[in-house]
Amino acid sequence: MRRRTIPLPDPFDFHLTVGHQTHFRGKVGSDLYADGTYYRALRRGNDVLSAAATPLGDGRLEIRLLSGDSDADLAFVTEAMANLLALDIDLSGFYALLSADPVLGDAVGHLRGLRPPRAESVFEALVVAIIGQQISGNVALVIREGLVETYGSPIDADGYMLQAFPRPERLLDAGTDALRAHKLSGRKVEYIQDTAERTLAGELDASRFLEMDNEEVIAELIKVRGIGRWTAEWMLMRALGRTDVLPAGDLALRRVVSDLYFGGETINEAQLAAFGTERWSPYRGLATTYLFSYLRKQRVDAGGTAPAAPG
DNA sequence: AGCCAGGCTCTCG
DNA sequence: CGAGAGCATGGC
Repeated sequence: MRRRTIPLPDPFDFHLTVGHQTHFRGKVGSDLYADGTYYRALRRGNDVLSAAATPLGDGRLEIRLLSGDSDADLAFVTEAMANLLALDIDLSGFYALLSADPVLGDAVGHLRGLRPPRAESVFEALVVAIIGQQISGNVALVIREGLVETYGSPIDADGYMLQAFPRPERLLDAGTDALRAHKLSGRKVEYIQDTAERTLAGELDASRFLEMDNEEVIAELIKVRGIGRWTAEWMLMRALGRTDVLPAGDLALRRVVSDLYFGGETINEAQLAAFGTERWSPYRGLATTYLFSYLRKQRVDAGGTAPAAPG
């Protein structure tokens, strides 16, 4: 088996980061957290690969290529896993912010080392976000699991059966009725189909967005039917790794900020946007990730039978 | 049982 | 313009 060891940045908390990625449920979509290892099914062109990442405890991360057969595949999955785990991000400025913002520091200071994990592609991030529009996190996870199980590309990973995220062609071939049978609303089926078609046309390639600032990307994305500001912002964080994005329209985020800073008084999107800009720039996206992790932990601690939320 | 859930579009006034 | 209805479904 081919393997490679890479240095880990400091701070890095593997359990928090992979747990966040998998909603502390073990398997979610194409991600699996088991045996102290992060497993993931990946696409490299038309090939499907599987990989594992395990911290060695000495400041290094071991990457194993589980399915795939070349040094090029190993190099590919090594870079992909490092990207999924956001190893490139410098968290020091955000931690300085936590010291300057005691409310945020008290709420999420214990999450030190959490990195904002990513999706594999713009398409995956957009489809997952569209599924999650308006509905509860649990429902969104159920729908996402169904799509990945049915239309993903299966591959073995150390005895676990994983599924690479469905390709746009596959979701288009499935047809409207089949997608609706997966508990998607008729509108969301249209949104996903439009997103898939534009992905195949090359309109949504990550490479197109790399040189654009956040607002330019948002302006481009909301041309797609079904993609509004919230969905575009989610993609910026989840696929492009932008760390200064604030999805101020997000209901759960508005509520947690309301609870922490405004004594429970409800705030609207504009109020949250202004507050976040003043208080958290240029780390608004990191604050968002940490607050969602804080919410998830609250739900887990509350002892729900299904602790989770998407994202 | 009903109402809400990490939005978005379309329709009206 | 801003406000409101409709969407689908699992969970409380």
